[in-house]
Formats: sequence, C-alpha cells, structure tokens
Amino acid sequence: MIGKRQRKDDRYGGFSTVGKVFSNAKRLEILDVLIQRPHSVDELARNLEQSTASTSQHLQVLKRAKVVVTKRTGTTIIYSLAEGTLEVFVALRTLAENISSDLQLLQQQSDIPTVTFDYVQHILKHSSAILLDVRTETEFAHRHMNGAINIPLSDLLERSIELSTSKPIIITCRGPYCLSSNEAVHLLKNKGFQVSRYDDGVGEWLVQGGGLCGLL
Amino acid sequence: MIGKRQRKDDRYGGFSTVGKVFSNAKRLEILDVLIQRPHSVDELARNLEQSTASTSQHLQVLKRAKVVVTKRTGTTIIYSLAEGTLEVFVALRTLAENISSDLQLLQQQSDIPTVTFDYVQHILKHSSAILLDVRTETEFAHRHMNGAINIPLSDLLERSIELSTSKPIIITCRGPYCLSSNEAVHLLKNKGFQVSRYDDGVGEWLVQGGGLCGLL
DNA sequence: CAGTTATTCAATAATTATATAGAATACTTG
DNA sequence: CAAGTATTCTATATAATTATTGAATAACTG
Repeated sequence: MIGKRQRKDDRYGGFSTVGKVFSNAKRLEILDVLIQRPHSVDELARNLEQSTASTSQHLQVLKRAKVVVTKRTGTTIIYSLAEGTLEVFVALRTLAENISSDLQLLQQQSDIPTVTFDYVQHILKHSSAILLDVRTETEFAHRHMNGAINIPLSDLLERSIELSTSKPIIITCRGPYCLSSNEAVHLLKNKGFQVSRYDDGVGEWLVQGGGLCGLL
Repeated sequence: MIGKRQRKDDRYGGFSTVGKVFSNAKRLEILDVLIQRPHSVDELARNLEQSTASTSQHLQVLKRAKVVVTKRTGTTIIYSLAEGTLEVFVALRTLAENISSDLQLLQQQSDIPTVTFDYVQHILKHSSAILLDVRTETEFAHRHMNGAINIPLSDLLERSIELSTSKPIIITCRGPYCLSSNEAVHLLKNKGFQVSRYDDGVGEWLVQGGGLCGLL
C-alpha cells in the first residue's frame, strides 16, 4: 500500500518536472526565441551563444516536460512550442516583471516613451499611427499582431522612405527582453520620425487579447 | 559598457529567479497549501512532514521571489500568497496536467465520477445538486466557491444527517492533489447518497471564472 | 557505401540545491 | 530580565544541475 506522503510527493514531483522548465535562464531564453518561430538546435545554440551539446541538453528537458515539440526534416530537427506553453510562459513573465523591481529597472533604462496595449489597440482602430514590427520577415510571417507592418531592422535605414512622416510610429519587436526596438527607435528618431515603443511581443499581445495573424 | 549577451543573461536570470520557485516539489506543495489559507512556518513544516529549518529555507526562496508575503503576529510569522501568484500557480498546474500523462493517470485511479466546472456552474444555477466543501472551517472561511456549503471531513460522519437525500452531492476539497474528497465520497456513498466529485480547488475555480467568497 | 552534417549521448568537472542538526535571534510573558 | 516559543542562520553532507569536450548516431548526398 502506497502512503499518503509518498503519493503527495509523487504528484508535486510530477508537477515540478514542468516547473523546472522555467527555472533556468537559458531555457527561458530558448522558449522566448521559439515564440518568434520554430528553430533548429543549431540555430538556437548560436542564438544563445552556447555549445550545441548544452543547448540540446536543455531541449531534452523541455521535450521531456512536453512544453516543446519536434519535427524532423532531413538531418535537422526543428523545435517549436507545444500548445499551452506560450500562455504560461507569458503569465510567468508578467508575474516576474510585476514582482521584480530589478527587472523593471533594467527595462526603464531608456528615454524612449513606451505605450500600452490599450493605446496600441486604440491607434490601430483609428489608424492614427503606424505599428511597425522590426523583426525578420520569417518571424513576422510566423505570427504577428493584426494591423502591424513589417520592415526588418537590418533594412530599416534604406527602407525608412516607405514610412509616412505625418503619422507617429510605434515600434515593436520580439518582446520585453529584445534590444532591436531600441535600435530601431534611435534610427528613426535621427531621421526625424515621431517614435515610441510597444515593449511587449506577440506573446503578451495574444494573452492580453490582441489578435494575431501568421502561419501559426 | 555592458555587452548584449550580458544584458540578456541578466534579464533571463532575473526571470528565472521567479521560475525557480516552481521547480521544487516541496515549494509547490507550500504554495498549494497557502491557497487554502495563510499558514505559519511551523504549520507548514508539519503539513509537509519536513523539518522547520528546511521549510523556512524554502519560504525564503519564495519570499525573495516575492510570490509570498509575511505578516508577523507575536513570535509567529504568517505566510500568505502574494497578488498574482495564485493565477500563475494554477496556470502552471493546468499546463502540467494537460501535458503529463503520468499526472493524469495518478488522478484517474478512482472509480468515482468527476464533474466539470461547467457542470457545477449549471447545477448551482438550477439548485439541482449540493456542492459540498469538506475542507476545514478555517479554510472555508478564508475563501470558498460561491454557493458551496461546508461540512469538514472530520465531522462528516455525524453531520451527514444534515444533507438532503433527494439531491445528488458534489464533493470538493483542496484541489486535484488533495485526498479528502475521495474519503468523503466513499463515506457518503456508504450512507446511500448519490455522490460525485469536482476535482479542482478554489484556485482553478477562480481562474476558470467561478466566483469566490471569504476573507480574501 | 564513404563522406558530410545535425543532433544526441557519455564522461567529467564545477556549481548550485537541498535537508538536517544545532546555534543564534526575535519576540512574548511572567 | 529570565524563560519559553517561533523562526532564521550556519555549517555540513549529499544530491542534482549545468557546461564542456569528444564520441556515437542518424539521415542525407554524391
């Protein structure tokens, strides 16, 4: 006969297998990267600036906990988020940011004005500004906010001519920990545009009730 | 000048401090216990069947991550959940249960029929069954589902006479990992009542959109 | 089927987590 | 202020996690 304590330990132990996923910085970064689009092991390793073996090991943890799924194409294995993972990741990050004054301080180290979800929704409804996503074309194609337009950061300098100078521009990128929107803001500011930033990414956008389009 | 990699590591590192909270079985059990009502260190230690020192150490981790708050009354320190923690805990557990076939198997080791949130909402609306919470009076007082009645498991045998025999009874307790509802079901079944079980607790109830009453 | 590429496995070393016992602290009460 | 109770701190031993290197595997390519 199995004891009560043993049974409880088993239950919470199984639960903690999923919790462990979120206990390591590199694993959190993997998940954040996978929100943008599926990636191969190799791509992830380069992204994290870490050995392939170590990245693979983290991916095994994620796979065992079933928060990611894999698809083999040829010799490469493509990892992507499992259903339900995005929502929990975002909920956890939101909690972390609300809670931790450290993270907030890191975030507010900038002089660029940031706008809220509600504000972005409002301007989209009234077409009173442009929502500019500066991620790569592939990321944008995978999923992006309804109503956003895409010019990748790498092309922004030469393609800034496409942007209307009469409307203010709101920049969005991969999410709160992404540094692209900062660069984009400065680049466009120097060109005379009126710019602000939506700090959150597609994950937060979705969880807050915003619509997405894309392949998934 | 701080490098990009360093800054990312710092960000995800801060995030992982909050994630670590959910990576240990005992800490998850502490949080689950705190959902029911605030507890002292000593009470928690007895509940977890673990030394006070070790429990205190876990509580420090939770406190540093700011997912719990403390209130001193005399020599005892009362720990309770911080705002936002309940929702994330439940979201994580829901993910874990959907994902992990192990946890589901553990759960379905019973012959008692379980009912869904929607069903409970329906029967409450039509008063077609009784929702019976078998937790302690203190736990019930702290927060309970709108429309539930309370008979603690310890009193159930002698107080079963209070229950109508004409209506089916739905038992609820501390949540999916709590073993009280099982006992209560068998006890009432032997007395000839028509019983089923709502497996989730007040946390899931709240997150699914159910109303709560109580002190907090 | 030998060579190439992508990923995983195995062994190791360094770090971090965890549990415990016993000491130290903090508050209350007589 | 001495005694008692609740909690935290310290030191220690054990276990788990993490990153790395190099070997092994698996699928494709000519």
